[in-house]
Amino acid sequence: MNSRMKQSDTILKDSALSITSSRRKILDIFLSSESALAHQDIETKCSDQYDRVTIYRTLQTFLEKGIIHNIPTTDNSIKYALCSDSCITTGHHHDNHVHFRCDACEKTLCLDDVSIPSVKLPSGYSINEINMVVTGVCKSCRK
Amino acid sequence: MNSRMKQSDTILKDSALSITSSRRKILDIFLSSESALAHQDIETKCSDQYDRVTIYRTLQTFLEKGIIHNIPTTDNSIKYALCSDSCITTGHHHDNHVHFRCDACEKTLCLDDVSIPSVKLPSGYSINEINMVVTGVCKSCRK
DNA sequence: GTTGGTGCAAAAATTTTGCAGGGTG
DNA sequence: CACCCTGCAAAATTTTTGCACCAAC
Repeated sequence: MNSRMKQSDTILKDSALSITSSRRKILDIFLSSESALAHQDIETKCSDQYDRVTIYRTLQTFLEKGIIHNIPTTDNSIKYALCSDSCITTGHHHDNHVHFRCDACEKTLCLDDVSIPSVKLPSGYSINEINMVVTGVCKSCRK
Repeated sequence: MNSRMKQSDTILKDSALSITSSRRKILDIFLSSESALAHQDIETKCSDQYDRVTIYRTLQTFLEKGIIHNIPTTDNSIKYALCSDSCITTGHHHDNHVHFRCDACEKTLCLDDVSIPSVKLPSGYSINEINMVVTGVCKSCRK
């Protein structure tokens, strides 16, 4: 990969996606955001530059390619976040880190350094994926 | 509480809610379901006996009273499940059990016996609530 | 009888789908 | 130049809100 390439372009190339203006923009938004984003957030950050439908389709594409993952929420909003590098390259997606939702700033963060503790299920259950979402007050709001 | 009372009536009384036909019905549906239910599921099980709007409002009321809790999902459907007894009486809601979503039958179960392992967050974060959702194949589908 | 819950109607918001035109490789 | 992506239009679905009537206590 050409290291002078934009990071977003590299990611798109690696995922065998054609490089288009909207994909680049949306990817850049994720790259520069430290928190998970809802469809709505992306629309706002695009300053309505792109059609709502395009955003739906782009997020769908990114999900399928494993570029982003979605985070479970208890409200009905789906949040998306960039996958870590390892996650992108493996193709098959496994989030093994904890997600944190701050009740104060309402942001959802990926705590990449906090791995999900193992859990023992009753016999008969096979585990595919584990999600853990912690709510509380984040470091920034605590200050 | 009169022990000959319907269980649903007892729950409603304890939550200081007036007993109405729809509330009773919806509560009975939860009481007799072993898996978490989406709004849509409830509508179906009501055989369209009640207005869609009533179901929205009833679920909202139950949530506020702590009779049911909602379970995080990665799709946009919100799932609801009955709270355990302790949960109802305390008022303030804490789910400390794991939820399991089966990829085969697509049901979401409360694994009441599996408590969520503790997790250590970086300093500066305070924890309010923890949700853990495991996906895989459940006991019944495994057979 | 008063209060609060339900049903109906309608609006608002979200998500999906089809198709023609335009950009990417 | 062939194919895929985007934008626009429209439909379908989900959720919210207002109001008059009816049931619960």
